[in-house]
Amino acid sequence: MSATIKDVAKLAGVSTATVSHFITKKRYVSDELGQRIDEAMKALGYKPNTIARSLKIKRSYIIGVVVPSISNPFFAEIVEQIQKIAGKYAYRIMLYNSNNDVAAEKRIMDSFLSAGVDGIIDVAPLQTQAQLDKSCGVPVVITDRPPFETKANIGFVCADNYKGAAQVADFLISHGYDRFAYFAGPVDRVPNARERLNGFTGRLAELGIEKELCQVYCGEYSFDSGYETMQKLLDKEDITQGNWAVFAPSDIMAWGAMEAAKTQSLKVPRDIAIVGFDNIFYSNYLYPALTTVENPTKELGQKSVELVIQAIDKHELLSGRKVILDAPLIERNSTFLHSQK
Amino acid sequence: MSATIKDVAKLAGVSTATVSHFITKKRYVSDELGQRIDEAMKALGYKPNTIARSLKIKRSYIIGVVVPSISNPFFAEIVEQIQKIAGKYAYRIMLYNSNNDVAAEKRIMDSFLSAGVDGIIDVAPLQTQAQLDKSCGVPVVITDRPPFETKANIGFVCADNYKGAAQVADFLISHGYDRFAYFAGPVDRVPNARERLNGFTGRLAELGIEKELCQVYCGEYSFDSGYETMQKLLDKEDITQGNWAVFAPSDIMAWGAMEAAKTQSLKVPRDIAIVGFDNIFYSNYLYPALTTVENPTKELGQKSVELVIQAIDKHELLSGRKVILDAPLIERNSTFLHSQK
DNA sequence: CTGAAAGCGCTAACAT
DNA sequence: ATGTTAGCGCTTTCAG
Repeated sequence: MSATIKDVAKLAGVSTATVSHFITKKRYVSDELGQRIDEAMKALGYKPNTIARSLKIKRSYIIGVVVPSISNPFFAEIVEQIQKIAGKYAYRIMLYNSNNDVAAEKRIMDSFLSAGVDGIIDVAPLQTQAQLDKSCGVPVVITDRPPFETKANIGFVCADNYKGAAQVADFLISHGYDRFAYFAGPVDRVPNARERLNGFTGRLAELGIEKELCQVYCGEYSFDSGYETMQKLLDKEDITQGNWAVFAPSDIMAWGAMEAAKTQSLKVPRDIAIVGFDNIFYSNYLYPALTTVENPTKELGQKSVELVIQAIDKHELLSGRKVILDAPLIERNSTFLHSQK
Repeated sequence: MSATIKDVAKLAGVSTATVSHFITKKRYVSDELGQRIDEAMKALGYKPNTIARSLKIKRSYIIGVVVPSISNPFFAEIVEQIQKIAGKYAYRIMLYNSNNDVAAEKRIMDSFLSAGVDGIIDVAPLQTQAQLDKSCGVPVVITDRPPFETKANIGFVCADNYKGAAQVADFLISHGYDRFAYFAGPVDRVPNARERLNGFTGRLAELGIEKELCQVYCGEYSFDSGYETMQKLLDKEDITQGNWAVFAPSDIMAWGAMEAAKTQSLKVPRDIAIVGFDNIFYSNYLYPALTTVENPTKELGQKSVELVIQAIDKHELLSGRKVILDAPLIERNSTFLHSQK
């Protein structure tokens, strides 16, 4: 059994109040007593019991973080940043994978509340707006999902997915592409996926491209889904007719698509162009390097923690605060100017 | 302020003991009272306060997990598995990145102890044996690092790094390679790095290969380090003389090495072969697909949690328990038979 | 400047 | 079968 504040107090010959105040620096303690307390703590190897402290002050200094899948580098990058910044503010994080399971996501939220977290960061949540909207007592920040109006204590941090996707349409058109496939994410469940879909097809329409020229396939934001969807496309379409470009709005999915194309001896971008979304670290080192849209993980993570912590520390309500970040296009080698063909 | 067990008891017209027992199912509660308690809980939106519970029972059901870097897919895969299995046993995890900083790693351990975790999984720790060896009150499992003898409550889960690396020597020799570069990890700080180095160079020696034929470079287990080290090698050596193979004992590092080779218009494996270590998911999709050694993340994660939880739940001492996993070679396209040249 | 003591929300003897 | 209550380790008001 490890030493408690009582043991320290006794050994130092002072009251527990004094020890507590000495540790938290909340009131002056004379040098002499401080000295004795210090020695006593060292002698006993005393470690303050955060649980007892939390119970008393009703603050755990823990932020709950849910992500769909930590093994997806996009989320891993966000989590890494959250952890880093949270540490600077002396907060810890409790991490959960929802595995893209809505029920799991809800259980996790409850578990967080029970665990007494001071705030929650929900990355790319699958829950419906109504589910998210009911306030849960602690501030929550929703990351990487388009904001909605709410009176609840919820903030949003997100890149501009609509614009991000729309600019891809501009880019592809101006580079001479005239046949398109859009590998939609889970449009039914993930609002971001809709946003991107609308951005891309909407802009295409504005540019006067007929609907039939852009095939839309629904899948998941995963390597495997990208792989399979590309196979479907190639089964169905004769890629040699026209200048084809595939927009797979997740780098990991685009990577899968690229691999599928390779197995059919297709060259990217010679035979077919591929564009991703997220700009994860590795996209720059694929073969060919992936043209993509930056989804700024560092800022996403940083803003998210800052928002929750601000809400926690200053008792500010987040109610609908939004941070919308830029999502610029990153041009690399998986697309090129067709006029150079 | 959310409802407490007292509120529930009052509303249901029972004692707090009954509510507590009803929740934990530790003693029989009549159907009628159970019914009323259930209703009261729902009406109040009651969520048990885990912190208070932990304080009382001296168990948090939290496992602390430290990894060098969560954005490294190898560690992400391990963490994902740890989280998954821990969940099955109703344990939560508290995650920390040490960023390859020994001081941070030690702070984190202390922080875990203060936070009252029931056990710790330390993945690829940088601390010295002596630092790790002093028991800290809770069971700790050290993952992905060779075991050492200890009386402390420490268990080990690790792949056979020596053999894993040694078989690469066998493989390369039998495939006709005759010039080698070994991109060592941080040999000074990471025991695994030493293990692999010894495995590779040791076997080479056993096979009668002269020392001068294998260059050893020290670096880090990172993409950038692989990249830079390859540049150094190419600056120094004329790769066209002999059949060169590079062993970068971390896939991420091997990937970096591969990219550096490409920038010099070198073809892998035609001009130079590359072998990695870890077999992360993405290695199969590099160009060319990476020949590597399997470092079984799933098993590593799973065994680690199972070991800690066993120690926690059954009060068994781990003292030196070891789980050593196989590290088989995965042959892909970044190496080939030179006789076919 | 320091100490005594109440109480955070829960569990588990002990009592009935 | 259920209730009463002490106490987990800490913070903080109130008193001195």
